[in-house]
Amino acid sequence: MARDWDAVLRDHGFRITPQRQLVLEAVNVLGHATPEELLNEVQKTAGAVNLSTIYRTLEVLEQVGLVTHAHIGHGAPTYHSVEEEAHIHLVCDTCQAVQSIHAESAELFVQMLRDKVGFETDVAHVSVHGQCASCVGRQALL
Amino acid sequence: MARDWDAVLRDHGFRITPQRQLVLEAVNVLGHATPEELLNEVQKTAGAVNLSTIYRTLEVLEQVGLVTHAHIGHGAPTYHSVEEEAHIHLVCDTCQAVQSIHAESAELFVQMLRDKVGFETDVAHVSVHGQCASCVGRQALL
DNA sequence: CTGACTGCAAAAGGTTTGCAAAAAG
DNA sequence: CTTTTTGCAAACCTTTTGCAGTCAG
Repeated sequence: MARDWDAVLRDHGFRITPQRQLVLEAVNVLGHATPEELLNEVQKTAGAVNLSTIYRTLEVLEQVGLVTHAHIGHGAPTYHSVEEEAHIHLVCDTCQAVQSIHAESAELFVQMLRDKVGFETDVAHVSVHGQCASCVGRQALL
Repeated sequence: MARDWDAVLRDHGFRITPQRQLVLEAVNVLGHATPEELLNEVQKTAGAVNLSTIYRTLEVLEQVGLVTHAHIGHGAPTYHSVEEEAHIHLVCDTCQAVQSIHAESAELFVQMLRDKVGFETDVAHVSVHGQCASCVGRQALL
């Protein structure tokens, strides 16, 4: 799995550095993570790595297609491995819980956007806000 | 249309203030607007209004259901009138353009989320990231 | 009058940038 | 050896908060 990430970078004219390797590993390990969380993870191994390096590295990794990010809440974005199965985030605006559903569930929707307006959806990057089942239930009682 | 917004506020135990009226009007006039843009609009009439008041006011207006917000790009959220027709934002991650589609287009998708996981989608608050038709076309040439 | 609301200034995230030193190829 | 990349510190932008004065009810 962690095969040719270095080739991908090199092919795009980027250099291979320990920082880039560590950030990529951290993204893979954490699954969903903010830049700050990635920093913490990376610093377990290399304490001297700086937050700005995390940001610059994520930008590069995303550019070459090794990671993606999504905006989940109001705060920091979260980064995902592209090796992970594509998924869509359902964000509960009441309790802030985030649940993921398989990207295929949105197959029809994505197809509709393509047919109707020629829009190519980045499934991993879709945030659906609303209320989760438990909050809907809780509210029904009032 | 600008009927009983004051009654709505009062019913929720909030007071009626010029600032609240102005912010609500600004949201209705601008359609899509960030807090900063709303401040500018409001200050055309009342120059002394403060940005923090905009934020606090939007929080109140949203709480009572007079406005909604969505996260469009990486930056500031944009606020919408609830009188506006519900729509979904398609955000192009390449050229940053934002296009809106009618909420009904997502009817099936919303229904699927309700059936499958009991999630009640806030349609106005959904951001779909990806590439718009023109950027897809442009990229195909390379 | 009394509590809610506002303006102001300061603090608190989160992200970006300039620059000199360090490292990759 | 040349160019990219990094660490550090400072700047930046957006949003939040504490507080004292003001205003709505």
